[in-house]
Amino acid sequence: MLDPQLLRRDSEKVAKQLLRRNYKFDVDCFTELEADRRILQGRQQELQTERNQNSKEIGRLKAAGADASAILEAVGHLGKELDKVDDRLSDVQEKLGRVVHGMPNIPHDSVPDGSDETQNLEVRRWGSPREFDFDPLDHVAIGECLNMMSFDKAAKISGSRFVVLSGQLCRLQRALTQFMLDLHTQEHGYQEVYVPFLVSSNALFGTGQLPKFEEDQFRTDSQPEYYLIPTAEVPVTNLHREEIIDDRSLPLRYVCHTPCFRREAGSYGRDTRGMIRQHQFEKVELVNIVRPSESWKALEALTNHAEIVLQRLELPYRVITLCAGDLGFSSAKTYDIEVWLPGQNAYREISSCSNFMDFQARRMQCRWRNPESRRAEYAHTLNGSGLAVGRTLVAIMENCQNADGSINVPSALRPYLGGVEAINRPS
RNA sequence: GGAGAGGUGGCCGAGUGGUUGAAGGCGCACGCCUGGAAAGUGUGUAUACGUUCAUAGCGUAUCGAGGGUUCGAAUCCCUCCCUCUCCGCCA
Repeated sequence: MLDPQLLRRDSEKVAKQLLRRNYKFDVDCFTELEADRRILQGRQQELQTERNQNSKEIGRLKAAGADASAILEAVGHLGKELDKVDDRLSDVQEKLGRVVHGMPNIPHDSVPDGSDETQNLEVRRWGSPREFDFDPLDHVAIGECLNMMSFDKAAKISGSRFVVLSGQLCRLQRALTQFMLDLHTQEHGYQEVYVPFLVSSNALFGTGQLPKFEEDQFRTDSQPEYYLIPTAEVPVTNLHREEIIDDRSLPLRYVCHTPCFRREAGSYGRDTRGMIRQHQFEKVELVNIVRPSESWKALEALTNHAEIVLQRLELPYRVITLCAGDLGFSSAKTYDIEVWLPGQNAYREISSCSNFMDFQARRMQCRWRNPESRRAEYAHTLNGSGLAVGRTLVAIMENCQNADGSINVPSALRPYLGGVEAINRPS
């Protein structure tokens, strides 16, 4: 959510900035609603003042044992008029809420122009794609040859966009998770947390998935209703909703492993083959809550923490800055990390690191006590995948494959697999 | 699932219809005291919106959420949510 003050004072400037991400902010409609709100609220307050004064007078008279019937009668008509004004005001406020809650974050000045993913900007590359002396397979072929990956079995149980893994491939995925958690907790100073996978709509509103992206979520029909988390970002960032955080405990840095559930509505034709785009996948997520003055530095550090996972696994990748048009709803700036996938002959997203500034914090009322101003101010929130475990598994399978269909285990991972150096088809 | 208790400011905790935005305490900030610190002591200490040059003053709203009764609700009534205790069940 954007600062309402900013929206009122600088609406034209905001509209211009939002246009960069293809969002049309209807300034006229907004200013009109704001004008209505102001008038109605003024009228409401007048009436309330009148009522309060009269009520106090009645109290005084009754306490003194005097007759208050005259004032009682005089104040009687106020109620109905107040009701009318209340109704009109809440109607206007609801409309304003819909506008404001549906507005995306403003792209940071350092975010390049561009309307879609083709105009994202490459920042740096690490490693170089391996030269194969055979035709590399994609992870689906490798997994099926190993007899450890089945989309047919998953389809029988659940339908499309699910996978069943077995044997050493499961262990590899588990090892990856463990490796990432250990790296971030032991070397990068993150605190591990375990959180609910079912959350309330409030939590999703806080991080910005609701109300706009309802159709991307899985929702239970229980009472109360829950949503399956699309990312650990939701429960972890909301850990501090409606709090005023002590300055001394900042910055907060959490790492959390969860499954993630996504409807993938609107991506029917995309990545239908393989594990790239599933309804359920594992992810290790990094979340920062920081002082506003530190969030840009924190974004660079967070991105670097995610990159180190790939470096340790010796997987080539590149980092790109999303252009304004490709930015997520809540984000002011996002770096995507893309890993090289020989099976697709392309770099594919494996992590997305964003600075949301105070956008999420305002939605969830997450503040910190600024010792300088002594006031409660909105904190800045950030998050990034560190990494998407399923896609990392895919990357290892495709990058570390051998001509005989086996997979070499990256040395950083071997301690987590009991020293196993390669995964072979069981005889 | 059954029975009971409760949700009040950064925290704890008073308050059952009328100057209560809310006593008291803790914490925090600033001052005094001190060689320095602790203790002591004084003052201050929510958020949003409106008005405004103003983070000054004033007004309005907010005591889990929503609705109702009333001239007036933290206080009474209804619905929902949440927390705790006991019993049952269960990994």
